[in-house]
Amino acid sequence: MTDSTVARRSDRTRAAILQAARERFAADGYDRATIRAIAADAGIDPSMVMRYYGSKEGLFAAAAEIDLRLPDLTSVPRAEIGARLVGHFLDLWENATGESLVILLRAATTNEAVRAELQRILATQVAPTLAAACPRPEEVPTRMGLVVTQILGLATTRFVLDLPVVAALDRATIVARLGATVQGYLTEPL
Amino acid sequence: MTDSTVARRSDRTRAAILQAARERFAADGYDRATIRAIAADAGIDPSMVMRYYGSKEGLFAAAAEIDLRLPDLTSVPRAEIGARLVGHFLDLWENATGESLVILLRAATTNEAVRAELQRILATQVAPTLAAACPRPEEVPTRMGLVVTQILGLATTRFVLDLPVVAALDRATIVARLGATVQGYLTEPL
DNA sequence: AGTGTTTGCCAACGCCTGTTGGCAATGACG
DNA sequence: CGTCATTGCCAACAGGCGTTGGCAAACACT
Repeated sequence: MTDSTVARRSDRTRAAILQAARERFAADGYDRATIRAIAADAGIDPSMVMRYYGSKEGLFAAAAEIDLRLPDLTSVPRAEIGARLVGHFLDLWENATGESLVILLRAATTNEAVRAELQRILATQVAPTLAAACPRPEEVPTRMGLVVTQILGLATTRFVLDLPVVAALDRATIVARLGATVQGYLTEPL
Repeated sequence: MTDSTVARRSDRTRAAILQAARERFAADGYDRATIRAIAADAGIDPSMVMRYYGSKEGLFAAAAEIDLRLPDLTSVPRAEIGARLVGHFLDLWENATGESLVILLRAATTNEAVRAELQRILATQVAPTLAAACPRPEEVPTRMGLVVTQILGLATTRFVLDLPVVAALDRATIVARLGATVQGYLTEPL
């Protein structure tokens, strides 16, 4: 038996499947992305997908793993928190992480389990970060709710729905205006 | 032959199908909502759906028809435009129209044609309304893009994704804070 | 009463889906 | 060189899907 820490011969196939899955899930959503199509993209047999990822759900879970890498807001000047956050999220979407986010958002609209996963990410990664920027702990849920409507609103309209009016906005405008909005949601008295 | 303007015997069936379709499409999205399930809900045979609506696409088109009934913003005090708009959209979701909107948004994330329909609605119903509130015509696209991120952000997070942090926000808070945001996107100098 | 249309159900088609089991080829290891 | 796990493909399964055509009952109209 080959040691599990050592590179296995099947690693390239595993990676090819995962990459193809990411692209298909991001482009087509969970339901329309078929294992057969993913396997074809990866240049292998559909049965390999099952062997390496167990099921379609298992493959999806692997493809939708996300680390938002949110910055520590306590070290950011208080007046720049909003713009900083918006800029960070815009950056995320130009990386591989962005694809995972699109996958997650697209699937979350029709899949209960994915919605739960999205909530988990919000609770474990976003909530602590925002809490650091809110003086009053009891206001955190409200402020976070407001921020979420704006940040995820940008995400869905620009990267998931790809609406022309939103896609046409340039980065500077977004960072300035949405940054000010998020800033207000986080710091203005309620 | 019965006159087409007179009530036909099949009207009740047609309506039952349409209502079941709305609920299923809203709850499950386009792909997961099956004609068989819709027919079962309506208490009739799947083949009737085909006879009366031609195809699944035809049924969806009938179920997703929308009139946003946006108010004429020229008759609204300039300082209240934002809150008025947000309030109006919140109202929409408590009516039958809201179900159609959820249907549309849910399906738009995975279906190209539905996305086009959503753009059509934005262009024909939202754009003219917002244009009336913008002094400078050349700024309309930018301002509309900004507004769309916030309004549709509220819609998706609260009514489609049903995120607890957003669902917990009370109406007054939403109208006040998001209203101010939309107000700024529409009227503040760019 | 008789004729033609409308309404509805049933059974089936062809297709695509996720998933499974077996079998050949390749590699690792003694 | 012989043994055994690994990697991959092929063929097939069972189930669900949108969709179709035909046939019986209900109705409308003369």
